[in-house]
Amino acid sequence: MDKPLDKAVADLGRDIGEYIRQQRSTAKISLRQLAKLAGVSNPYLSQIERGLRKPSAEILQQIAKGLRISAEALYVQAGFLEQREGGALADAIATAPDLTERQKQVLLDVYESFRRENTATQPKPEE
Amino acid sequence: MDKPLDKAVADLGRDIGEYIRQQRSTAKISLRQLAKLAGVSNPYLSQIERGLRKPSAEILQQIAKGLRISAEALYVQAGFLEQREGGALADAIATAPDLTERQKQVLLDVYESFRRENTATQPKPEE
DNA sequence: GCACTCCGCTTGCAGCTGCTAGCACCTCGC
DNA sequence: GCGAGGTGCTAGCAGCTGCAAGCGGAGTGC
Repeated sequence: MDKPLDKAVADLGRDIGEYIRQQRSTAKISLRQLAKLAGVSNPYLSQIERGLRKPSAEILQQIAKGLRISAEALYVQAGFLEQREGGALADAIATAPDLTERQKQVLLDVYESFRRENTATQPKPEE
Repeated sequence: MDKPLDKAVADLGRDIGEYIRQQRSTAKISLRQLAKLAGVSNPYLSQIERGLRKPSAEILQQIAKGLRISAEALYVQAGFLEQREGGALADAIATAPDLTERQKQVLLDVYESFRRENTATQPKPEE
């Protein structure tokens, strides 16, 4: 079942908007508060959250700052960056050139426990 | 000697434009050829290279595809992405799909403290 | 009741992005 | 000479981005 391109694009907009709304809800701040923290207008933030507008990378950067999350996370949702595959982080830790073996093991253990925590608490990880 | 903000912004535009022109020169293709490969108009690409316009992340993605380089490299030049200190591992953490934002931050902090520790124990880490 | 503060949203619009049509210039082959 | 193909750029403009002004609604205190 092929979606028309327009619909797919609108859905993409909703994806980043939904994600921002989610993160804002998690942070327990109002739309106006986030808009202020991020330095964007609150009507525009509202439109972004509802998928009516498609913000630039700069606006996403500002919103990420307001949410205290990485801009990368928002770029991924917006389709500007590709999401790494699940196994990639474990591999990256294992091959990190600037860590000792002990440190690598610690990071891997922390990562595994986080993933276990996410699988146990809710089947759909918060992302 | 403080530059006016307008000048600084114009320089930023020139940075990404210069970089694109450089990469195109390295690839030995004309402006029109790159524009065609990238799927953007050649006048617009010309304007971008000369720092007259500031392309969106999507256009940068297309140009990267045409140049056969990573979009990330262009985002960094454009100021959308920071070149993270940790490189690949930090990137992998930031974009990991199975972690919450809070968990990502924890891992990044742990990783950062490990790197600091390694820098302190040996002045020239193998990197 | 009123005024105030907060909430999220609508509307109109200035300025920007990215495009098309077309220009001037160059080289090559006839 | 000409035409064809290539080069990079100018100019005008449709549509989009992000904003300011303002709306209706909710809650609080007088």
